[in-house]
Amino acid sequence: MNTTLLSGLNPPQLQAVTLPSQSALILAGAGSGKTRVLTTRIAYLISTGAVSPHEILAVTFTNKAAKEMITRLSAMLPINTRGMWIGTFHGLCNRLLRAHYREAALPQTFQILDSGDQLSAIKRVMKAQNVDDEKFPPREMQNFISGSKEQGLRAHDVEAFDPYTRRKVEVYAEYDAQCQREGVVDFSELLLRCYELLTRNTALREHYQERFKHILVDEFQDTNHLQYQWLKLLAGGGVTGSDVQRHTSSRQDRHSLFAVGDDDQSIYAFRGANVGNMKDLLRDFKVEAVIKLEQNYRSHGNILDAANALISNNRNRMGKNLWTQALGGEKLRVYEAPTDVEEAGFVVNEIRQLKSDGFKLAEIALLYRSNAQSRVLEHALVSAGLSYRVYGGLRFFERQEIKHALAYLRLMQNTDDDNALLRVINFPTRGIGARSIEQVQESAQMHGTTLWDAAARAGGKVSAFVGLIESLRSATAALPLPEIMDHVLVHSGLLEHYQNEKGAKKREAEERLENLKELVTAATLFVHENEDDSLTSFLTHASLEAGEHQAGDQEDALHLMTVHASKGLEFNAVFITGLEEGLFPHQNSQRVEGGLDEERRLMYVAITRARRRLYMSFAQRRMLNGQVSYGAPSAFLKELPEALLQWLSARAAPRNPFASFGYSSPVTPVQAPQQKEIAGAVWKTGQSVMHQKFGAGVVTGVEGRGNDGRVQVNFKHAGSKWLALEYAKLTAL
DNA sequence: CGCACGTGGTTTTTT
DNA sequence: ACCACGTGCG
Repeated sequence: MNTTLLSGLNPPQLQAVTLPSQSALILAGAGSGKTRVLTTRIAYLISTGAVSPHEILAVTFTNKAAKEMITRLSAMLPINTRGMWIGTFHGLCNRLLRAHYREAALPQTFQILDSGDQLSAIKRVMKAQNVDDEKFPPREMQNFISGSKEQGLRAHDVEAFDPYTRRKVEVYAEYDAQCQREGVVDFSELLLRCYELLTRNTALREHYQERFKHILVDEFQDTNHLQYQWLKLLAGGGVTGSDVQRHTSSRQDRHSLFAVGDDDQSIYAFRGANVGNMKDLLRDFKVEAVIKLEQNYRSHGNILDAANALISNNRNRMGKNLWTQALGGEKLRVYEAPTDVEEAGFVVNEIRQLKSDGFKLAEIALLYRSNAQSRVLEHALVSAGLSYRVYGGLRFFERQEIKHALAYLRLMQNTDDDNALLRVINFPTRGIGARSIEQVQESAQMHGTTLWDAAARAGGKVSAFVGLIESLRSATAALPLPEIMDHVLVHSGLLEHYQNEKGAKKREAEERLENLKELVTAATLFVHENEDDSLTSFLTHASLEAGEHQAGDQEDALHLMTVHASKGLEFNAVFITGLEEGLFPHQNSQRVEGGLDEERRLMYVAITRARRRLYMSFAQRRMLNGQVSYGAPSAFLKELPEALLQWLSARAAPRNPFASFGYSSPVTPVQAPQQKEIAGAVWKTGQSVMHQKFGAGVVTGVEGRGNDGRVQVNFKHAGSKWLALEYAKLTAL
């Protein structure tokens, strides 16, 4: 075998890579070479002849990670990675369902609903069922349905003891029926349908169990319940199943689940990720090999020490301590700004300095807790003439104009797709209004047909639309994908619609036209890169890979993104901004069990992105939701060892750990607090107060006086807050 | 039918 | 402050 494959691995990495066929859990800390271990493991298995490439199943969380793995693998081994099963849970399930669509009771060209499509589908069901969307917000319904599916529960499996839940279950059931009629599946359906297929169909299950001798999973801490069940099923159901005994000869090979993850970087519990899967894995698979990768190759010592100190405040960790051979390096720079705007100004100045120190802009990241925070930063960067890219946000295939174009294609291919029909029946506007559409829907309901059939029965403009779709279909039947795309854009009237846009919407329309052009380019690219260049395949690609807009990738630009989006990335210099109570940790995390711990892990992820230099900043007040809000410095700052920090702002670090640092000590009131005074009161610490929204609390800090001042109140239920006296309605108790 | 204005709600996000 | 959605008017 290729001996250079293993060179340069440290002992635990080597142990993980060369582990004999058995299940294992690799606890891989931030920057410990996780991806490298995973890919090298695959390369090792193949090059030793233990397995052939097609016997490997590798699961990642994002398409990007899957692509990265494939790229690295092709560089390591002279093999064709095309036939390999490397992908996301959803991508792999899709592949399996396409191969066995009949057994899965799906049409051959079934399409995939993204979250937006799913929401509109749910709204339609609710409307048809006369469900009050005040009592049952569609978004909540969506979470209920997706959540149930991710628990492996169909509508009839959900326990409903109250009328409220029963109603939701009814909608769930009808939603699934509607999807089935329309030949579409949502994201969680891909997984559940695949899981059920394998559970039900013994021959199929055994075929794949036999085939996938090695299953490898990345970011295992982010798996949800259903994903873990799916893995268990394919791995042979753990070691408890009786079928295991029947295959004693291949036993060694059958139960090799190689999971890599880091419980400290679990930041997606809010969307169903279950860290508990890590401990379950140890039990279910009788894992003997827990290998910890604790040597960090990324960050300087101080940065790592800070991260370790912070995360040590979390309970229920699997236990792991990152270390590095790198020296301490610089201290972590902390800055307190009066306002969010000045915080952004500080960031700009520092970036200028970094730039003249030889840092590339692309090596610098600006991180924040929530997307809304990027605005102020962007504004400052534009003024300073610094180029940047915002990551995340609206993705290419989720743009309105792209979804419209794709809806035409979907409808051409599957006329049962009511979602697609409703999206474009009157876009561009062709005189089919709400009333006409309602009539079509009623007709469909009455005759028990799809909207398409009902539309075909109708007359006038509606049936003209049916004719349009049919002519699009027949005209493009023999064309290659990019030409189909082009034809549809022209003859659907989409291009014309945007070309005719004038006035205020002109700019926006021009951008949309650009995107539509890019859609044709994307189709061309897709045809070149994929063996299966069918329309179905492209539409699937569009749903499953919403796709980053790739333009301007080579330009030297700053990276702006949420902390969530930064997971897995690294930068020479990192700014963590908006470190204020209520923002980071976020207010809403208080309401959730374990919420603060997840916020802390998020902070841990943020800190460990930095290689050499880390800035952390906060503002005394900032515009939030159109209002000025005051936040105390983040509690996380206090959890970092003082010795590792260098305060850049005028104000020094607190001497007293109990003081709310960064602020002056309470001002002595000039007059005694009065009963029942609303605004303009002078408060002193220790005073019990009542707030309309937050309830009862005690004043713990005062700054300024009269209407210009603000007070810190520790509320019994709502936690500690700074309140501007100008706005806050406080009453003395 | 289509547009203009008003209202409410705002953590994080991949597939 | 901003955006998405819904209602009411021309």
